[in-house]
Amino acid sequence: MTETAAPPRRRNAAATRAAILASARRAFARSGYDGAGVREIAAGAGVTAMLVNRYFGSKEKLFAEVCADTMRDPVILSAANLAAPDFPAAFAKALVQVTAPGETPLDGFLVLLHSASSERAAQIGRDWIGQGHQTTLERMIGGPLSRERAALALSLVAGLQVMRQMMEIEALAGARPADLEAILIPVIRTLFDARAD
Amino acid sequence: MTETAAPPRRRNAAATRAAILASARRAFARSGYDGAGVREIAAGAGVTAMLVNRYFGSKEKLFAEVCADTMRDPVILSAANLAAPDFPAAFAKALVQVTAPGETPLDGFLVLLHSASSERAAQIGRDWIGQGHQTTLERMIGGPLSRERAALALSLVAGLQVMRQMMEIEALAGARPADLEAILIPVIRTLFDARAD
DNA sequence: TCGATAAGTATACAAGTGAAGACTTATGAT
DNA sequence: ATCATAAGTCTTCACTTGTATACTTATCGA
Repeated sequence: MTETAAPPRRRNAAATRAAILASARRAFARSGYDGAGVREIAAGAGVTAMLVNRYFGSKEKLFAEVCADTMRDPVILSAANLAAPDFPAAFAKALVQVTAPGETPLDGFLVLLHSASSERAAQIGRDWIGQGHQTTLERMIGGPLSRERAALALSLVAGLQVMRQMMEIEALAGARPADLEAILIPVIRTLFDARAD
Repeated sequence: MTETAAPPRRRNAAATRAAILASARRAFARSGYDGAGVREIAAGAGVTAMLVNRYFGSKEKLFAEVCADTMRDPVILSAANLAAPDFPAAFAKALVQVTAPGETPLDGFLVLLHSASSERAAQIGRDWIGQGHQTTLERMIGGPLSRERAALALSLVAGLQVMRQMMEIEALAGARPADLEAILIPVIRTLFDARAD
């Protein structure tokens, strides 16, 4: 649980750096920027607090790196999903998967949501969403109000992550994925459908 | 800016208590549980930090009271909306209104979302959602998977609040309410519709 | 084999946190 | 008018936070 109890802990800069980054990612996703302490992050990587600053300069720089790292892979808008014949259905399925509760390989959203109190995190989130997902999704949807539709879809991602992973609402955290998909597929289809009702 | 410079600040327990509660609500909604300091809250009410503890026992108890206070009125599931002939449309409109960005009279969700790092806040949120909104909404929807549908609707509320008020995503924060309603009404209708596709 | 160098640790500090006890002063019933 | 009581403040404490300096020790090329 506390990192592989490697024999006598070999010295290895790259590995240690990666371990700190991974621990920080976990800690930030769990407790947010303010909530996660440098000592806690360090302990999660099996090192001393000072090493964190030696490698990353400061907690804020570490956070920025975690954000950049976490958001490199879009997950929901992966190539496979973008190429899917039935895009809304693929989006809905990815949505259910990505927001699955527990120790899942979580999206960068969680880090942002938990840290959004601090203006720094909010700014990073805005940039990432605006330049990345928002634009791609908007292009996939097309038609009138595609900008708003894309943003609303991302809102749904955020909302599900909040309810399933942060608050762990039983009705969603414990729901059968198939049920959620069954509900969400027509919903997403409606959301992406540009025809006025 | 620093509170109405009332003459010589009359002594009034009830008023002071209310002022602290209001200031705390603002501070928690802005910075979250950990982010808001007792001194900051006290300053916002024009009193000393100690008075906060004298009136509420501790920061945690104050937070609990703010939560209870903020969530007394359901806003989205108000009586007017529950009685509306076209419930999905009413829900969608209320959704757009409640999540409007800026200094709006915000729902308790914001407080929770910003504070969700701390387990205490998450627990309060779970209880409030589970015992309040979730049940009411579930009953309004009815049919199969109404439980999941209700939770998904609340997820949408949370997501919109996150994107419009916390992250202030331009595509949503700056969107025309009418446009959002136009998109959301059919979406909510689909979400509440129990017919299998 | 042997140090130069990088990897990692220990100790400490300044700032900020929530909270406690002792203090002062306005208020209002007598 | 007076004084018990509640309203409010001052000072302080114990603790945690992020960070800096100085120290120890493993590693690896010569």
